[in-house]
Amino acid sequence: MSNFEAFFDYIQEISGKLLSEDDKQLLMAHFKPKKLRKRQYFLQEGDVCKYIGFIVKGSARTFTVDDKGHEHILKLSLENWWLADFESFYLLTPSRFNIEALENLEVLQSTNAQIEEYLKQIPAFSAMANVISQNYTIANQKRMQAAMSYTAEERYEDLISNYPHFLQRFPQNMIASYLGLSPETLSRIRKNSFK
Amino acid sequence: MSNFEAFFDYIQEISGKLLSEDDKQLLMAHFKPKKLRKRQYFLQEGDVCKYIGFIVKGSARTFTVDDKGHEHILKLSLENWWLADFESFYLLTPSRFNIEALENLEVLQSTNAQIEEYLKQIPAFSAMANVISQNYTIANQKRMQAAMSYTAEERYEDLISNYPHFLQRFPQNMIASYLGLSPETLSRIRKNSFK
DNA sequence: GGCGTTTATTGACTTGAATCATGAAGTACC
DNA sequence: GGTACTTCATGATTCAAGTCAATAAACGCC
Repeated sequence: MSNFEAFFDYIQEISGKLLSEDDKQLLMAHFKPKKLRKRQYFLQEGDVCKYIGFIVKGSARTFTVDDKGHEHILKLSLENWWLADFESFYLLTPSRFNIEALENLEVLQSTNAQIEEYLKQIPAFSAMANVISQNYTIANQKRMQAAMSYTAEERYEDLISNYPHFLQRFPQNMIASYLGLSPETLSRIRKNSFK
Repeated sequence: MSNFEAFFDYIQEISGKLLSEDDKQLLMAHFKPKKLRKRQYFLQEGDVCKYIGFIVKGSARTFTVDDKGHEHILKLSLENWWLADFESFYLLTPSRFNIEALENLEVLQSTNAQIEEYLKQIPAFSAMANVISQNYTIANQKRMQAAMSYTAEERYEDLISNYPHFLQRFPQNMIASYLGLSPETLSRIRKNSFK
């Protein structure tokens, strides 16, 4: 299963630990490959996020729809990222988010109960979880700060320097929504920064 | 040490596990009580956040200062909350944040290296860390969504229903900054919501 | 290759919130 | 108990970004 090779590499790299053959067998036993076509939903608002997915290939967006029907993208995700509404996944409550494939998407998915097992039984997996949790906390802190202290233009520059590949992979209107801007405003910002 | 009782209770409650006498001794050995007077800094921008603090009594704010000299409050903290710039604390890099006591403050503080030890040696402590990490992830997700999708007024209502005690404990201009608003705007929002 | 859909640009106008300015309450402190 | 500092309220004005509208470019697809 070539799908799993990238996944194993990822776990070993992030955790700094090696997976045994048994570990790998265990992971393959309960992480199920799942394919979604572009525009299909990994999660729909109101549903419980039963699965967490590891993206092997493709991209996705996590967004909400507000009262006025406007969409707000909270997260853009690419290969080697995890896909879930963590609130719903941890607490098994209905989600307020939608997760939609922006390109044809291949994930390896598993349930919360199964993840708990992995955390207990696979040291590399548990170490990985700790590192990811740290990284998330840091990234969230940064993003919140950017949202509060930066102007629209600064947030865009920030994105360019931190995630330059986003510009290749995601259409501009998605980037705009992710930055909390209207597509028109982002278009104007880009125009001005060429001068 | 009466300081530690509240701390032990907190750990046991959050983790759902009991602390042994040995555990408690170990915690008391390396969590140091520290007092700060109102206006004193727990952390200053540019310094490495060497300590994480558990608030026993008092309150604090975590904020940045932007190019124009404006302050932006990212976090308001009360009793039984943890105090740190996690990015700086985990990575030992200089912090972009300031943490200042808003009232006289009593914390129990410890270093990153020591926390690692606790995580290994005290099951309740490690369980607590996992729960907190989940809670943080969920809270961050919510806050980010609120920042992106809600109007100023909705964010204020949200704050009232989620953290009503904030209004008693923090002056209005701090609340405004935490919500990403000017004090004037918050004052006007409050005026309108009385009608 | 051409038609339809999606995405991006540009302009005119509107609006929500910031800024600037002033005065009124509170609160602290000697 | 009065002076100084801080906090809060209110009005007038400015500004950044959103909205609405129309066109242009890019992409998918039969």
